[in-house]
Amino acid sequence: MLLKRPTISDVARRAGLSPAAVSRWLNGSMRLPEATGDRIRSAVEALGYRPHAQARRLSQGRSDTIGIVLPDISNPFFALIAGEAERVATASGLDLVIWSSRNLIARELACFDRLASGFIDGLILITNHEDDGRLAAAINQHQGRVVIVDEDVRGALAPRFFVENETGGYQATQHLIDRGHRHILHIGGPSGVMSAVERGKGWRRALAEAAIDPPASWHICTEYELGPAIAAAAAIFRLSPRPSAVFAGSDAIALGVLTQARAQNVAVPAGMSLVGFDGMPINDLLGPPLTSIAQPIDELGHLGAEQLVRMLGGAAEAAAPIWLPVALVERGSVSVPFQNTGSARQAPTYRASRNGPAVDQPGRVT
Amino acid sequence: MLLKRPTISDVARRAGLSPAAVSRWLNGSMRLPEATGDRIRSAVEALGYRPHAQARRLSQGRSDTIGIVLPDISNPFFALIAGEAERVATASGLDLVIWSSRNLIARELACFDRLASGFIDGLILITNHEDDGRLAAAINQHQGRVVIVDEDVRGALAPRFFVENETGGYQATQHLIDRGHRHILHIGGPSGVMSAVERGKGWRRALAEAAIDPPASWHICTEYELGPAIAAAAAIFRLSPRPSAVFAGSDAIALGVLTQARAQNVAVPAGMSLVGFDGMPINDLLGPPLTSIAQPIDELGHLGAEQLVRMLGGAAEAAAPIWLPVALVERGSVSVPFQNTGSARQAPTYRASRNGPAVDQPGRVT
DNA sequence: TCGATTCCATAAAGCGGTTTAGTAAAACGC
DNA sequence: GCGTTTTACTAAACCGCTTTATGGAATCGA
Repeated sequence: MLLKRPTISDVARRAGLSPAAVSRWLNGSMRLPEATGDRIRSAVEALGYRPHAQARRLSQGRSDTIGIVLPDISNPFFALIAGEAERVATASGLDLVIWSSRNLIARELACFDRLASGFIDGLILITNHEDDGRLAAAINQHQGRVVIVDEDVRGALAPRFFVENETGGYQATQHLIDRGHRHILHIGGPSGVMSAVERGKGWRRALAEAAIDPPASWHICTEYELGPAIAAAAAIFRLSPRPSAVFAGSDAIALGVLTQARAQNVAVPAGMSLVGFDGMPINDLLGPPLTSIAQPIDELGHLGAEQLVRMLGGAAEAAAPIWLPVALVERGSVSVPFQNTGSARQAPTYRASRNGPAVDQPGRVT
Repeated sequence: MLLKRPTISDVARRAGLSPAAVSRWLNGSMRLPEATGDRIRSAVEALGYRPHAQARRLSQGRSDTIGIVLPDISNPFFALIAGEAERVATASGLDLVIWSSRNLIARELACFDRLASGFIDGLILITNHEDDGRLAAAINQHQGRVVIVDEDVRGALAPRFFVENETGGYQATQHLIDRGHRHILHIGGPSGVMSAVERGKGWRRALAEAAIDPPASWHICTEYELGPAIAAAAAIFRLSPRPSAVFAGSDAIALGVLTQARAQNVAVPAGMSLVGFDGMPINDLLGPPLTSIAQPIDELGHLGAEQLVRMLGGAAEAAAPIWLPVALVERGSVSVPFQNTGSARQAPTYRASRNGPAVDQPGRVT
């Protein structure tokens, strides 16, 4: 095993040529007579020669590889983005490598090292926490090779792709208000991160328009991930009176609320309405199916990767951030308030959504 | 931008030394007087020098990086494995890079190229389709640097980590039989892959013990992924009589069945019982919560990565495959057969599982 | 004080390709 | 048949770092 792999010199020797000739012919930068080409071809074949990617990269000065860092690859939201980014990369002849940062800034910075060290040519950054300035500095040191997706890094100069967080927060809350809710709690992402702030603003704006002034206890900050969300959601059920509706800042947080609701014997939506944010495909199959603000998740990965590829090709950076639209997808986790009906509504049966088969039409987009 | 990055020679020049000295000192293979070391340190600092990863790899012949290929990173099952593998790699001072193969053998083989070309030192392989021999050949060409996880590759000589698929299939089916089911359909993975075959064997064995001889129409083969599963599951609802229970070969397939059940107005479990395979965390929050055979998903990633790290450290390969245990986790998708009760059972309310708060005790393991 | 160590370092040869500059020979033009 | 172009290739430098072999200076031991 680990027999020495053949080098281009071995091929050249066997074909009775110089390594340079072989290299140039293989890369299409030199034409050779049919017969000579055949000699190279059969030497390559016979030896099982494959060019050594590292060596080629070293001499060419690029790696034809881009990277993506994201908080947690086992979170389907990020995994979907990564999957789409990889599709784009492959289509452009690039490799994509994926790293999980676990939201640790050190692990994010390590990815910039890989950029600096030529391991990758460009980086798609998805961060999920407040920056202390180190991230922004790293990004700005690598202008033209970094794209930011989903979450902002203050002070960073790079193309950015976000969704309309504020609008989404507004829509979610408005939807609940429309159904008669007044006591609408918001449990969102970390207090310092842009998306959480914006979604919170939307929530607040909708409430304000309905002349509702939420006390501090109506706004809970947690992480976007399930684990912390479960813990944080417990607070909701200690409130008295309990809110009739909850707007969760992510679907993962909504799952945390759902988990606690079950633990506390509170039916959703009969005893409490719930709206999430993300529009994960699985929402349709939850119990109850989760009404949520749908983001164009694929699009985030697609546009981010595409932009990076363009930049590596020499294109100028886009100046302003791109804001992608969101849409409320109604499923089964919202009803009129418990108090207003005077009795618990019947639990859903899950025989079929009221919108017909979920196969073709999962949820209703409004 | 893209200012020429400083090389080790730049550092050496600035520190008044030779590149060799700087290299050796930085790598700890040479001691130098305090003062000289300081000169290097400050030169590195001043220039912002980072060693060029490609170059180092080329000259060292190793990359301190391992890779994992898996069918689809946006499938949470694989993402969980990858997440755990990365944890192990990091703890061992290695980098992990993740690739999605989309189940394309060409993309899997590309990863062996990266192995051959020194981009990575070792590879964790998760494949999901039948091999035509190319994969096995590639693996055997790289003995000592490949670990196989979750799914076998026939003829491959490498450490392998599987779960007890046959036992799981048996347990799932036995559970349904215990509840009074006789007409138990199995919709599993591709006909050629080991895990699907084994799970099917377990299903067949349990049926045989109950003196049930399933006709061909009771066994449907599809992919492990949601998309194909939804399409394949449609066939279940065209059967007459319709099976009273379904054992799905993966949770993703179970979701496909669930999706079709809703589309067809069939309540689960009232009108049809359902058992999955994987034990995904989300099962608890589905409607209905999905009873499933739980695999030690993390463990697969953990053991696989650990074994690879050991091998790269020079340890001998393990000879025999390791089979990890599985366990039935009861949730809410199984009831007695519709026909036997004479009436549809009441749909679950999701106020709380009958096993107490899901927060601490999700599902019941038997 | 002289040889042997020890300390501090360097030159140079890789690693496996790519690329630039150049050349010998054949073909061409006239 | 002589200059010019084209064809078919090669030598050698280079990408940035590591590593082996080596060597001069300082220190040590006797």
